[in-house]
Amino acid sequence: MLKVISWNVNSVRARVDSVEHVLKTHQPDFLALQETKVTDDLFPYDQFPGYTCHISGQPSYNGVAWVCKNSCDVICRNLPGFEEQKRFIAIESNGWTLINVYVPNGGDAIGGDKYTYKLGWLEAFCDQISSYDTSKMLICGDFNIAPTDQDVYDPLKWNNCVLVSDEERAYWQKIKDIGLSDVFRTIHKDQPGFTWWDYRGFAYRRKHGLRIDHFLVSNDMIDRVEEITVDEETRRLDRPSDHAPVQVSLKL
DNA sequence: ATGGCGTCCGAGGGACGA
Repeated sequence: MLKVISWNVNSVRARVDSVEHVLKTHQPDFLALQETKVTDDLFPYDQFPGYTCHISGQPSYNGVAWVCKNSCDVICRNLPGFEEQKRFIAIESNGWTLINVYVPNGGDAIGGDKYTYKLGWLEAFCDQISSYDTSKMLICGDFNIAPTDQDVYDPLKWNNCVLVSDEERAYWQKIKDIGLSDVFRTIHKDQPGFTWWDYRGFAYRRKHGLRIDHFLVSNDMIDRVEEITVDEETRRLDRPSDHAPVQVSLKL
């Protein structure tokens, strides 16, 4: 069994206790963190006994990490052409290519500079993924894309907003067209599966969420998935991240 | 219509997130 968790922690240093709790509770083989918001030298390596951390970090913003129980090799710590923002780290283990991403948010306006940056990043991401062997691949992370209106608590309110635009959703499709399946939506046809709730306005309590944190696996590997769940308990802890961890179990 | 909350950096409040 291979157990992988993906979690946008919104600062790994502010969430050390919660990360420990997640590791103890679920005992994953691999934990993918996004928005670690810390340089590599200040990463709390020593706080997660039994796990080795592979980092791609920067000051204040972004940052991704693989926290690994098993040994693995780091393949790539940057998306080519977008090295200034640390949003991509790929490793290999047991014949699997495991990719952890933090897709740019895209700002608050369709057509704005941050939105354009996001689309460019997604284009480069598709090229990078296509350059690997995609037959035994798992990609997880914060994609900042809600693939369909089912993944949005109030689609009318979110109409024409960043995270749900046609262009972003077209990139989601383009990623899947490389030969990957949306794990959550394949297993759970009806659940919303929200993974993010705004800190503001009691959004979690009111179930005002989005499904933007995803797992993709190679089409030929989808039958190996035992389960995928959103760990809302961790979202209910004191001082939570605004994202919940998502966990997948699959047969090796 | 706007801000609403949380984190970082660094010493006050702006940048950023989604």
